[in-house]
Formats: sequence, structure tokens, C-alpha cells
Amino acid sequence: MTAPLAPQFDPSEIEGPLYTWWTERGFYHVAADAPGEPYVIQMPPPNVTAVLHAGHGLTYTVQDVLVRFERMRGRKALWVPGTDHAGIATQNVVEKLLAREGKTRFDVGREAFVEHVMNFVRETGGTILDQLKALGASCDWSRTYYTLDPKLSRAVREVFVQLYEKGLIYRGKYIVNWCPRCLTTLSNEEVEKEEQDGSLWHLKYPLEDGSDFIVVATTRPETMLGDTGIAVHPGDERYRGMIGKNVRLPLVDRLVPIVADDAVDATFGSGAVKVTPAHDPTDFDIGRRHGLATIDVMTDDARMSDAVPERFRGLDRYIARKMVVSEFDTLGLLVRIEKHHHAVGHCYRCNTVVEPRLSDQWFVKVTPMAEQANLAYLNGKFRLIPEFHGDVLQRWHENLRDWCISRQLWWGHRIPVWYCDGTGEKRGERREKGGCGRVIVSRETPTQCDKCGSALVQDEDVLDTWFSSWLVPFTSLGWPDRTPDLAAFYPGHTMVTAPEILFLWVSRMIMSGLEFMGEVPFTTIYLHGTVRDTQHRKMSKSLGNGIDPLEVISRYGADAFRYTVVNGMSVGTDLILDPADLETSFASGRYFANKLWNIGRFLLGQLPDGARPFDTIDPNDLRDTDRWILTRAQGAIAESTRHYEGFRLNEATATVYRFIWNDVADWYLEQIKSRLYDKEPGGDVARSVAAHVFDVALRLLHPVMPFITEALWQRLPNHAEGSSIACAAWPVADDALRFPASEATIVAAQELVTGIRTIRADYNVPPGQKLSVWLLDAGEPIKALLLSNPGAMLPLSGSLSIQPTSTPLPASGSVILGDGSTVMVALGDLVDLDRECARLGTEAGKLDKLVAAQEGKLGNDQFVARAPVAVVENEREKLVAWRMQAEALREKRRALGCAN
RNA sequence: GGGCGAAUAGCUCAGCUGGUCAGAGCGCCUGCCUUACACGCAGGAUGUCGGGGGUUCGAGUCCCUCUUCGCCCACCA
Repeated sequence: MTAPLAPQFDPSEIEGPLYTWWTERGFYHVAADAPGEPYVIQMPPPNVTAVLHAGHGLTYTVQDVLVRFERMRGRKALWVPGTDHAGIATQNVVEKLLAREGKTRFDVGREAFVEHVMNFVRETGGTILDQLKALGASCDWSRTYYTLDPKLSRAVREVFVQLYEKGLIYRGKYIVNWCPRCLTTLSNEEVEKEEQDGSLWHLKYPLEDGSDFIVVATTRPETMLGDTGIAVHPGDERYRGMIGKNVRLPLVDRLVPIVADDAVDATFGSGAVKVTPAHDPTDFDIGRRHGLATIDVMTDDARMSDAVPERFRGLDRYIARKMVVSEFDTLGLLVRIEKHHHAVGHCYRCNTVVEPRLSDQWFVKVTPMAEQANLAYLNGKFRLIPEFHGDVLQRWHENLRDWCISRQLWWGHRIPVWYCDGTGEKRGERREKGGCGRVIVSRETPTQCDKCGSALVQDEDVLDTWFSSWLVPFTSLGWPDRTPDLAAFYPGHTMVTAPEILFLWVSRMIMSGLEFMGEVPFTTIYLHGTVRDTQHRKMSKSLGNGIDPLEVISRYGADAFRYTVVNGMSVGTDLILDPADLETSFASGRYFANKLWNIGRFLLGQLPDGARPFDTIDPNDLRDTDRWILTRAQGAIAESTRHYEGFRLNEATATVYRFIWNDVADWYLEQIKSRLYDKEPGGDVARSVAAHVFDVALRLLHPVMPFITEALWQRLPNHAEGSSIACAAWPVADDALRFPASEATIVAAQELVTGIRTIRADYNVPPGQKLSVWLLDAGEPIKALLLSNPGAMLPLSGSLSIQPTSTPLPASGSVILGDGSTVMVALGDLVDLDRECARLGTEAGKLDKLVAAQEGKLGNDQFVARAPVAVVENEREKLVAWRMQAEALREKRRALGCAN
């Protein structure tokens, strides 16, 4: 673990071995009886056959940061990993493989197909979990679950049976969403509405008596073959006389009635609606109210069924659409075609246009559960970040329709329902005769009908994938058994995910948690943004604009990936990355990792014999510089902790970044070099302080960059052998280590150094050239610092000598400090009076503007009267300081004899 | 059709409870290969904080309105 640091940072050298070491040592395993307050994150289980993409990279990085942060804060932090069998998605993948051999699942048969999928999952499944390891995910792998595990399957059955017994699961014939490509129903949440430019066809239907026509408007003309009625609004004067009459349906020559129904909007289209109860939810309702027949005009794969005239049979729905329209046209019954913008439902797995279809399915009655969820929200049992999503969720719960949970797939949890044979009307599959028609819903697989002893046939369908994943917050911990894990780790705490699955998954977990555990499964739902490309398009395979996190990791390291992602993502906004330029996209992470590595290399190189433990240092031996960095460290601790706690991870990393790079590296390490190199005394104190603040910095950064911080931390002196930074204590700000006076002194010194550097740059003073510096009316602290310890500034501003003076020097460049004191840098021949006059003039001009504005502000009686005293005082101090600086500048210009 | 979010330097974005909040990183310009780092160091330029109005002593920060993007929801066929 502690080989010397390579001169060149190579993440691939450290990351693999460190991860192995972490898991071997079990740092991320949490036992139920471990001490400490629990903290639990349930990982949204990726699809078992998924491969890591940028979206995963983002969400799992965030989760890992949070769990690492809480672990270091001493909580028994558990991150539960798992995979989802992903019914439709996985079945689709295997079907595609079969298609390459020219076969369908029906050729293979159900049993063999399922076997096929299982083998496929066994071979390729779970790779995403290994990929998570490359990312550094600190999950408790001993708890990895799979939604088709026997344990979880048992829980799924238990839930189904319980809900059935409570009357919350029922079977019914309704219009459902049907994907004609996946050949299954979908829940409303699995349908993605896409706005499209379509057409609205106005069709003429002649009345039975030939006296008149009625015009209907439709977006799906092909469904007219299944029309069984026409509906108009009861109050619509135009059609009042037609209500009750029949229409002779063109093309099919069927008589259908004109009915009056409130559901019709008289202002839309022609005000008359063709009613197709088998293919539209509104029509279904209208049909039911008026006793209209249902005619299913489509087959499973969205071709026209045998219920339509022969010439249409077997035609694809869109071909049939064209044909219907053209026949209406030929008959002179096509009134017009209107452009129409509307939302069309698409399958969330294959993007095929979904067909509303009448079908016998199983549903969960969600309204009672949704009410409980909203009640819990109103009672503050959970919150969402960003907050506005809470309102979105609430409104959603208020308008929920029942959840269709049966899927006509072969891959998934078989529905635990058996029919006493002979009733099996399930999609017309009659088997043996006999049986009593009993429906058995059971936890155990029954062998025969408990009523009549006949053979049983199990429901052919499987359950919606989400019907198992909505339970994982407790089933992953052993439910329905009352396990110690369940007692210790339910309810959990933070749910991190993308808004896309708020309804599909998060809402349902809340409902199931309340229903089966009596408590919401988490207290905070953190919804992060989406990873997009530079054109703000979602990354996707089909667009080819994705970023492969593993490629980034192998090139630049997991830490660079993680840092970039966390740094670039603020609460509620998307993360934009350029797939075409990984090098630039991940530059901030790469650079920072490299910087950290080199800080470590330098510092550790200065500690060949270790360092005195920081707590043995006599505070009197600390110099202003030491006190300054310690003060800054307390600030970094407090600020970053606050940001981590508030989920502002980008702010947290920015805080640590500034502390490490700007404070530790740019100033502190440079300032102590003279001591480290023994050009000055006090090297041991400097080494000790440096080691201490670096230790603090590594801890603060560890949640975001676990590998590099661990690699460096392992090499720090004084760390306990065999311990990991992952379990090291989170730093706590210590007021005893805040030194405001020293901080002020160093801030003044930094101003001075910056001023000197500016002069060097302005006058192109060669780096090696020694400069003399005179202090005119310098403030006491800075004077004391410089005179007592001139060497302290050497590495910062180049070679210089410092002496006090009481008169301005003409041949010099001047720096006006914040307190109005003037520092002059002797430039000899290099000085250019005109240039210096201009330089100082510009400065003076800027200050004069500030002074004028400030005088205006303070001259405003309202401001002085109404603003808090502290604010006014602060503004006055600023004015005084600026005036002094401006005055000093003018004085200097007079001394130089500058023209105006 | 409803609801929501965003608009700040060339790019990607910070700016948490109205008063150093006009910032960071990348990019750009200048000078440095200073024995941790050129993935570096130092210095520097760039913005009427989308437009307009309002509240306030004071507004990127709160309110209204407009414009432009984006997202979510929706049984107007």
C-alpha cells in the first residue's frame, strides 16, 4: 500500500489494488448490530444486463459521495446494491439475439426461452456491478440482490397476495396501453408521450335514412372499422335532431347509433365523435354508458384483425389508415384533412407507438396508497431536492389511475394466480374441460383446486418489472421476514435518482413502504439532472453521443471522472459534457488529481522521518503563516461540511479545491519552503502543520476522490497501520485553531506579494533580479512580519531586500496596500516614469470611482437610518480604506512629478 | 391546454438566509521549463448578471410582465 509515489500520476496503477484492498478488508460491509447511527442509501438497481453509461456514472458517483461522507462522520453507512431483471428490456435483448438466428421466442417456446434468458443473464448479467467497482462505489457487496432472487420472488408473491386480500389488486377488462412490438401491455407510466405533427381527418358518415351526413374528426381513421357509435354533446344544437338515429358506417356497412354524452367537447373538431370502445379509453367509457358493442379491430402486432372487411385484414395499422382515408376520399366522404399537433404515446423501451386496446388485465388500486403518500409528504415525512419536485409528486398522486401490472411477457415474476381449469379464458387458451372456475391467488404453488380437486393452470402473464423494484427498500433487507437487517436499516435515508423515474419508481416505493412497513423508505429524495452533450441533447446509444465512463476512467482515472461530474453538477441542473472531447471535458478532474498527486509527492518527500504529531506542537512555536493555514483549514472544514450536508456537492468540492490548490499549494507550501529546506529554523513545526492540514484536506476530499486520497493518506506519517481514510473521522472545525489576527497579517502580506509580482510583471523585471523594497508608513503587523522574517517572502515574490523608509523614492514602482500604506520597489534604470504615472493614475481613477459611489451611499440618510448598524459600519470602513489608498496614490504621483 | 425550470465572461457553469456577489474552471493574452506539478507558476483582458417595470436605504439575489430555450403532465377524438 505504501510504495513510493510514482513521479507521474497513473491512476490505473493505484485504483485497482486499492479497491481490492478495500473490499478484502470489508470497509464497506455493515453488520446490522454494528455500532452507530445507521445511514442507508438504496441503489436504484440497474438493469441486470446494462452496461455503465454516463448517467449511471453521475448517479452512482453522487450516491457514493454521500455514503462516504456519512461513513466518515461515524454513521454505519450502508449502500445496498442490486440489479433489476428488467422484464421487457432483457426479454427484448434476448429476442434480438434470437432474431439473428432467424427465430422468435415463439419458435423456441416459453420454457426454453426463459432458460435462454437465464443463461444470458448468467453470462452477461451483473457486469455493471463490476463496472461500479471501477468507479469506486463503496457498496456493501455482501448484500447484492437481484429482483428475481428466490428471496425477492417470495416477497413479490407475498405482496401480491396481501394486496389481493385487501382488495387492492383486481382483474378487469379495460383499455390499456399495448406495445405492438413488445407484445405486452404497459402501465401509463411506461408510455412516453411525444408531441407530433399529425393530421385530423374529417370524415362523413351518412345517416341510415340517407337524409343527411354527420361529420366526425379523428386522428386514427383506421379505427373507424371498429366504430360502434357516434357521440355528440347533449346540448349541441347542431346534432339535437340526430340523436337516436343510426348512421350507416362506410366501408363496413354497419348501422351504429348516434348517442349524446357529456364527455364530448362540442367545440373540438366537428363536435361529433366516432366511438371505438375497443380502442380508446374515452370511447370505452362512452360505450359502456350507452351499451355499445366493442369490436377489436387489431391483432397483437397492430395489424387489422378478422373483425374488419377482408380487404383490410392483416394490414399494418398505418397502411390500413391510408387505405381507409383513400376509400373515404373515393366515396366523396373525406371532408378535409386538418393539420393537428398532438401527443402520441410511445413505448418507453422500444419507442413504438402504443395502441390503446381493450384487454383483461391485473391492476393495483393505487388511490388509497397514493393518499397515504401525500399525507406522509404533508406531514414532512420526506422531502425532495429540489423542493419543487415535491409539488409535482403531490399533484401526481392526486390524479393517479390504477396501475396495470400484468405483462404478456415470459421474463419476470409469474403472476401467482391459478385458474381451476376449464375457465381459462385467458387469451382464449382453453385446456382440459372440467374444473369449477375457481381463481386461486396463493403464496404457495397449489397442486390442485382446493374446491373441486381439478387441475389448475397458472396465469400466463408475468408482473411488471416495477412490481418487484417498488419493494426493494425492504425486500432487499429480508422482508417479509422480520430480520435484524430490516430492523436496523429500514427506513433508509437518502434516495438519489433522476427525475425520470420519480413516478415509475420513487412514488411507488413510498406507497409500498407505507403499505407494508408503515413508514416511508427514505427521508430525502435527491433528484439530480441529466447528462447531456454540448447541444443539450440527452446522451443515448442511438444518437451516438454517449460517454463511456469506463473509457474515461481508464484514461484519466475514476477520481478525475468523479470530480468532474460532481463539480459540474449543481442542484437541479443538467450536466453538460462533450463526448467528442473527453480530454477537455474532464480537464478539471485530471488537472486536480495531478495537482494533488504532486502536492503529495512534494510534501511526503519533505517528511523522510515522519512528522511530529500535530497535537504535540507548542502553539507558541506557530508562526503567522502556520496560524493562517490552520485558520483557513477550519473554514474549509466548516464550509465544505455545510455544503455536503446540503447536497451542494459542487460547492463542497469547490471549497476543498480552493483550500488545497490556492491556500495549501500556492501559498502555504511555498511559504514554508525556506523552513523545510532548513534555511530558517522551525522546519519541524512547518512539517507537522503541513502534514496536518494535508490530512484534513484529504479527508474533506475523500468522498469525491476516494482513490487518490487513500493512496496519499496511506503514506502520511502517523496514520494507523491498516486503517483506511474511508473510515477515518470526518474533520471537525476547532475554534482553538482559528487565529484571526494572524490571518489578517498574512492577507496583508499576500497583498504585498501580489503587488510586488505585479510590478515585476509590468516592468518585465528578470526573475533572477534582486529588488529592494521600502516600506512607507506600513502598518505594524506587516512591518513586523517583513522585518522580523524577510525570508518569508523570498519564494513568493522573488529575491528582494526590505527596509523601512519615511520618504517616497522616485525611481520605484509603488504598491498601495489595503490599509493605505505604500510599498516601493526600487527599479533603478528599469523605471519608466510615464508608465508608472499612468499605472498609478489608472489605479487612482478606479479608487476615486469607488470612493464617490461609497460617499453617495453613505450620504443617503435612508441608508444610514435603515440599514443594520454593522452594515453601515462596514461600508464606512471601506470608504476610509479607499480614501487612504487614493490619497496615498496621489501623494506618490506628486512625488514622481506626474502630470495630470 | 395546464404546470415547472433555466437565461450571469468566448464555452460549461457557481453565486446557499437580498448589503465585498460580479466569481470559478476551461479557453485567450504576457512572462517564466524557479530541484512537487508546463495537467505547472506568476501577471492580465473580457460581463449594461435575457428585455422592461416594481418592492427596498440597497436586487443576478424578492414580485410582476415580456422574450427565448428546456422539461413534466393532459382520455379535446
